[in-house]
Amino acid sequence: MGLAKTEEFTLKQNEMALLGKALGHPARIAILQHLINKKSCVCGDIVDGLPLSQSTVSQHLSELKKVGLIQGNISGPSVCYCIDGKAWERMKMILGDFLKSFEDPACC
Amino acid sequence: MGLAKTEEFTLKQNEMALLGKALGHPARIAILQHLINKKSCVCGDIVDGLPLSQSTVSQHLSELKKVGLIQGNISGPSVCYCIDGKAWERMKMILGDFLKSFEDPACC
DNA sequence: AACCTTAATCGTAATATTACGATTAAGGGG
DNA sequence: CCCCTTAATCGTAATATTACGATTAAGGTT
Repeated sequence: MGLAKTEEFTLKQNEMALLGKALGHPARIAILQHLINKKSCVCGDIVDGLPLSQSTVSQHLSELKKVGLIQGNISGPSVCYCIDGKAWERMKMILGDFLKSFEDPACC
Repeated sequence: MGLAKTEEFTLKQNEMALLGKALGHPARIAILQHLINKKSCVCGDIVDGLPLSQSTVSQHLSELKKVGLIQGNISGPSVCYCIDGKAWERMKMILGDFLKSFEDPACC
């Protein structure tokens, strides 16, 4: 049906999945990397650095905003985006713990 | 258009995005968690542990297989799935490095 | 006020994802 | 050999995602 059965899973599983989904497109990875190395965080510069149209980049930005990973501060006519440190720390913890939770025991 | 412009991004960005996408559904998170805690790794047990039909679970398993995170060993009439340790280590490194690459400087 | 820049939103189209039931294929048991 | 179990695949439907051009809205500038 194309509608994920989120209500059947735990809050944590859904949170992890939302974070994974947010990282699930190269453009969003590129945007986050750009903000991390922040040569600048003005929306226009992000658009210039990507091979996508302004509207498409805006959509990716709003997806990242939706999961809280970034926030935008209006600055005159333009908008300055930056990573939300608290949300990043939470993601780091949640995904980091998950990544660390597997120790190779070779089951079969 | 619904077709991600992957060729415009770096290999690493695409690899990260594919990993993110693989983690981008609660059912796949649940499957991986189950394999990690492996009370067992037989496909049927995974299906039993999820609120989804056999065919849907099979699709999620094949997505995880597609990115190499799991592998299936046929065992009689059933299939025993397990996490691919090497692929997991790579994911841990790639995503881990990315998660560590941000240090909160509060840009704006 | 008229205008320019900037970025969000709208409208639309193509493709992908999610889900399920039904069917198929393959192995084991009688 | 025929059946049963198991899991992959097929067929299909609903919804989501990705992308772009066009439009809108908001802030500055002249």
